[in-house]
Amino acid sequence: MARLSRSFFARPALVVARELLGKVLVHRTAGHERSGIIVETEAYLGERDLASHASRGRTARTEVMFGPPGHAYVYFVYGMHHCMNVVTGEDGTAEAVLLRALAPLHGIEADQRTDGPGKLCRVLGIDRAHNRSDLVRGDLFFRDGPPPPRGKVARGPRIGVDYAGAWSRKPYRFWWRDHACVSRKRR
DNA sequence: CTATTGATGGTC
DNA sequence: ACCATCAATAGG
Repeated sequence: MARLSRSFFARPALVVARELLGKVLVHRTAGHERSGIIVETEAYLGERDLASHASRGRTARTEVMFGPPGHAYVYFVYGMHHCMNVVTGEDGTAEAVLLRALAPLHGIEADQRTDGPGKLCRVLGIDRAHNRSDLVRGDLFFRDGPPPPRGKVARGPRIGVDYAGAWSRKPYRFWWRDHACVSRKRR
């Protein structure tokens, strides 16, 4: 299946977040390939979205979100986990989509959990070295894949953003309904 | 089953 | 001081 191109990402985060369900995230390293089907995402809408890191404006850390679509925004949280986002929308906007869970497809050990943004990065070997990388051209990229069947896309409030007031309750999280690789409490 | 807490370091 | 998390633990 073909790689996802720049134009896929150059659309609003809410559209990309929903359409990424069923797509495949691939990480190639030295003769080794790990991949999984995306089953849970969250959209972050840019500077006006109080739940987004971009809401405090352009900083060294958030700069990449203001740039062109199709690049990775990878950050380190809680002193131990990495989270990966895809920059979406037009150059100059700061929209992004957080990847929250995968269904293992290839190169992932059977006992590894992939239901959570930190675990997703751990399992695929994604860290800050991938921040700002070009997902259209690099060794970390997306392949096309079949979407969830009709009726299997669910949406609800985002996780872990209670500090964002009304924005924390907006239904910007998308997941593959009933999928075993979305955490029990969240599916 | 739910609720709580400790680990640990970058960012602003 | 706070945090787009997770695993371990304690309690019902």
